[in-house]
Amino acid sequence: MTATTILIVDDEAAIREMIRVGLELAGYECLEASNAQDAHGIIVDQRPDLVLLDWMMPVTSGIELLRRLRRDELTRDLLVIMLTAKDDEDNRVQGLDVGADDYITKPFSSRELMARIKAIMRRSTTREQEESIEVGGLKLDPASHRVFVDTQPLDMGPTEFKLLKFFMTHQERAYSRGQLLDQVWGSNVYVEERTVDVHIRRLRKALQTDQRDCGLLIQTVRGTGYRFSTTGVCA
Amino acid sequence: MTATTILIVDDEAAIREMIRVGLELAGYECLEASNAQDAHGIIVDQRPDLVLLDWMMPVTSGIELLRRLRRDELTRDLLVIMLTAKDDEDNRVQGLDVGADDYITKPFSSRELMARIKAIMRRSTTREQEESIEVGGLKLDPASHRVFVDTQPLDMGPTEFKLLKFFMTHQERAYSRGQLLDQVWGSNVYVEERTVDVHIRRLRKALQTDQRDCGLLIQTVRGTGYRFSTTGVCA
DNA sequence: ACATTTGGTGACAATTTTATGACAGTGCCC
DNA sequence: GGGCACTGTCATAAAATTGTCACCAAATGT
Repeated sequence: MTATTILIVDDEAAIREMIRVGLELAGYECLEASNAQDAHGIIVDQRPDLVLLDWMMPVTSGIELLRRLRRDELTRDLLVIMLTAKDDEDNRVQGLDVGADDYITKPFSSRELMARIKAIMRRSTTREQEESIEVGGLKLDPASHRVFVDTQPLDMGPTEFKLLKFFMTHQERAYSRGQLLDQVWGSNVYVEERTVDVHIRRLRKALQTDQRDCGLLIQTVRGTGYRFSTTGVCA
Repeated sequence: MTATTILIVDDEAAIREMIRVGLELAGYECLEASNAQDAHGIIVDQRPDLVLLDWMMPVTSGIELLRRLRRDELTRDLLVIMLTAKDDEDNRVQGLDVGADDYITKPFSSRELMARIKAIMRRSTTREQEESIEVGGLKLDPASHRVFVDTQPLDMGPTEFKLLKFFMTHQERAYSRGQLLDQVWGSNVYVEERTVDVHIRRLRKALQTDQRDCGLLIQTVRGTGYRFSTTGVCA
């Protein structure tokens, strides 16, 4: 496995330096950018595994960049930890809303930073899965961010896609709504568990074609949650 | 399912109040304490599911209490989220070291608090990982939450599943209806003992396939209860 | 053999848990 | 600004599960 690459985006060189030293000591590969423009270029170009993104930056703010990243198919799944000024609560909330995976309040200890990075990385095991997965006539291609049923392309929202991707990379196993929220939505969001039901429904619906109903692959495990399985339940 | 109970420990009544209102609106059961002494008593006595612990408190500080909790076998696994003043970085780090599960920086939004609580609770209930058990053509897989007879999946209700799981992990031994209620239903519910009979019946029925009748594995021990056994019924 | 106990079953109504359709808020694109 | 695509929440409908009963059958005891 190749080393994890982390992009540090902060307009203060001193801070970048400090972080970089710590991370490299911990065995991470580091990239740096001092503004959102450069950062975006590096992200597209080098495809880091994680981005530490400062909130307050001249020209284009961190939140702007994050929004942009989340909009783009290619960078939608990129892990982002944002760095906020210590009392900037509003931004923090806003950041999580926009889709940061976590945030750290400045100033922070390297120990704390390490803990958060590890936690984030641990959570997203789906990260390396870049080959397309095919199961029972259903094909998901992470690269093009598309799903097919027998060569016929399907249409679904971002959340449904992530949900399906998670299921296809974790087949034959029951997950509670809470676990799905953790894995698909991220553990820092506060949404009702019932919301999962709704997205499951949307996903099931999206998986239906005239030919075949791949929605059946998503099974309800009563009292527990859901499961993606190619094995039908007995008649 | 009984409501989640949260203990709020803060020396400022106003803050406690504010938090309590929010949590109760969200459906949590709340307890309050204004100092570490009281808090400890309540924890031991009422056994809350989670503690929101303010760091700065007169007499005994939050960290002191946390340390004490972590030392004691009974409270070692208690979930603790600490509340820190916004620029109190040292305490934060120290707190995570001592074993807080998470921290929130004051001031925080109720939304953020909710997110953290939910995330923590989810994480904690997720730590079960078990091997699948196989006995005489009957296989129970906790991960996928399914049961097979010779690769053919079976269908049964949650209670039947739990009952079967208990039997398969406690084979060759007779259990009274009372013991089964304790183990499978939980020791603090009151249901008729005869209810066990009905679920045994449902389970036996669910274990029947065209090929084989695994219901026979569940034997009646007259005057005592039931037993799961692979050996044929003795004379 | 008869009276009594204990377990097996099918039926139910109450409860819980899911599925679904509708809606309102947000951000994006034209 | 208006139209669109997505999201998270609700309220409500639809299903599945549950605890009890009443009643039958089998086993036990005398």
